[in-house]
Amino acid sequence: MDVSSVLDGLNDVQREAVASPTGNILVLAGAGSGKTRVLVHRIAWYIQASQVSPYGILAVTFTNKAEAEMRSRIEVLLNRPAGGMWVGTFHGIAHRLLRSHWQEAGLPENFQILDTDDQLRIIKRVFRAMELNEGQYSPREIQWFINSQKEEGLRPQHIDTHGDPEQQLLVKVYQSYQELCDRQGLVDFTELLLRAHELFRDQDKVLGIYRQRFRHILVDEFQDTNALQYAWLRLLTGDSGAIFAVGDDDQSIYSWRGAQMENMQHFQRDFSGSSLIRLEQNYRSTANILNAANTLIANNSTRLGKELWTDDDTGEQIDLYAAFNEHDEARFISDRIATEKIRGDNYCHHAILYRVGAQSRVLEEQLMQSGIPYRVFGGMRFYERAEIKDALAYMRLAVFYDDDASFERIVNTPTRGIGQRTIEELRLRAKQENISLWQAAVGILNDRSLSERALNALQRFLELIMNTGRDISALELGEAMDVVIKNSGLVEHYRKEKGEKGLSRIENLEELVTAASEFDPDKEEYQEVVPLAAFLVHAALESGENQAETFSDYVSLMTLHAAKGLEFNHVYLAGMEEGLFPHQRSISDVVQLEEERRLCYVGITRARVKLTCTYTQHRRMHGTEYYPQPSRFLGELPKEVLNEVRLGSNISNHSALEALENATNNDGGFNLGQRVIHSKFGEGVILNLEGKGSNARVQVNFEETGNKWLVLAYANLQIQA
DNA sequence: TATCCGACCTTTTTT
DNA sequence: AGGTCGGATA
Repeated sequence: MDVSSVLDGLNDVQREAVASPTGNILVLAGAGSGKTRVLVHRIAWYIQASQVSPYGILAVTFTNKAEAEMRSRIEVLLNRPAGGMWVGTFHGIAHRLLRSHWQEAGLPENFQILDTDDQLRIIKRVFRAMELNEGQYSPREIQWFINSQKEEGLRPQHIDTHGDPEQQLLVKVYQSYQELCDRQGLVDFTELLLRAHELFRDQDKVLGIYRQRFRHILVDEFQDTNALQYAWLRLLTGDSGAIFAVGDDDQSIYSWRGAQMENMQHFQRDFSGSSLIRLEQNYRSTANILNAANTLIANNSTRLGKELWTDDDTGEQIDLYAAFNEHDEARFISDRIATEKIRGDNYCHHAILYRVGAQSRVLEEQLMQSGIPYRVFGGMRFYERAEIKDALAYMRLAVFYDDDASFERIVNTPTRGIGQRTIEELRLRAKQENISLWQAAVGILNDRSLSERALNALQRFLELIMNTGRDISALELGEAMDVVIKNSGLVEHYRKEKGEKGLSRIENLEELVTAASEFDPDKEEYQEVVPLAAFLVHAALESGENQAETFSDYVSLMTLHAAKGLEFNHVYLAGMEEGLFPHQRSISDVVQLEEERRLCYVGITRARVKLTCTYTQHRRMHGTEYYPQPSRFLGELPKEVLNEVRLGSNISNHSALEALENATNNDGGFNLGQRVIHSKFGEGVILNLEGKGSNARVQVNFEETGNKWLVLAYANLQIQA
């Protein structure tokens, strides 16, 4: 077979990675170095040069988007569908395993997937039912606790509370939550991974099957793996398999959700005979941009080490603009985009990136005013929207009366006179008799054990659901969805909602009907018998990001996190300010600060030809005034690549470059994030530093009295130990 | 039972 | 500033 085409167009290092003998290989792939390319070519190499059957290949990604891209690129390269090969997200593959081996995994055959929102609802319910009022944890914190324990592979009985009552409380809620999920066959996202891991760990036979089958495992974005995913891969690979992992420790920005970039280091220790290959040639950015990125990231201490280089030109300098305030910042960026558009560079080549979602509003307002089309990425996803979840809950309940989660969700949406009292009654009865809420409702209707009014309302609800179930029993998915929505009364309900919001909800419901009719349940990863069940899994596992791809020309707005993996000719990094980026909450911790720096590295390396950084001298946020210092990350960029832009219209004589100088030599021994004590205001945290010498001022967030600006020379602040 | 008002909080996001 | 949540009120 002709294998040369698989290696065509690759550079030497890429070729080395693609054509390495089968074994454990870690590819340290810098931004824009062709990582997906290498991954895809490696698969083609296996199949075409090494005669590996696609059946023996497993390729794992994190997102549905990455999965789709990998699959389509493989098909283009091989010029045929990748039949028999498994390509999927960690969660998708875990789900597939659990569907096949539900018995060995200790699950009911028809287990349901809980999304984050469903999970939180259940935790709230469990938490309240336990009547543990003393706890100072919010349901959200408990959710976080449960998920992080699961990510560490820990069940309630494994957790050592050290006798700490707070910990014991958390473990107790975890336990009750898990018992409820087990009873009702509910599996949250992390549980998918945990069960899949336990399946491999405890069921030798099952593990044997997959070890035998998947001798060639490929993993994308390896730096984002958490402990569970790593352990699962380790089990699957064993000594017989070979793993080809691609990642970039410098782009690890998800530690806060369990990702462990140390897994990159552990790889070399845990996977025998592993080799490390560095992809450092960048095909995306100008030398100036790479220079900036390299210099910045060199400030981090925990790195495997890597330096990007390019054959490309030096390119333009990096522009730096010190805006007067956030409106000025938005105006500056939007003017720049308008100018570039006139020069012929379309809107779609521009992206405005920011640290927090709240920054988008001002930018949007300005773009709108300037008549520049834009699209904000991120935020609420299609299948996460309340109206969509409501409609799906109607659908689910109409088919599975005993689905308590759906029952609770829609029993009084739209409001139909079934209030807290009645629902409490149902829960009580369901619990006492160990039956579903639906059955409890039937029981109560028989006993007439509630007010006539409540009974009537309940009766009508049950009839509504039963009628809907009957109406749709013979229909196709799309038609069924349509009928469900019509019967539910959701459209009228949302029509009443004032303004734009209700309207878009109704549009979304229409879109859901379309999605249902276009849904193809025959894709091989859906092994369900019923198309409806397959559709519900689809709704739970795929957030629905890739719907409605418009082909118009627009500017992209998104957070730095959301920008990972993308590239644009022009990138604007807005809000390069201490306290915002690096974020306040990361400023006092070296480890977190290094992650912020990696985030900045990600941002810089998104730019192909031009990078523009902006910050403001004055920003209104959360209803308070801030006078931030320019981000330390700006100060870490090489001076020779920076070009300060000063506009005539900007009355202030503030110089960004001078401000950077000043920011780096803050005297007085005070730092951002430091805890201080004031004789009158008490304890607080430093939010902002400004000025030098006798003019030096600090903004302190006092626990008692809130934010205050103080002149250092008079404040007599003590640094708290 | 439904609705309204005020207290509270506020990073990043995928599955 | 803007959204969410829970308690008080109609």
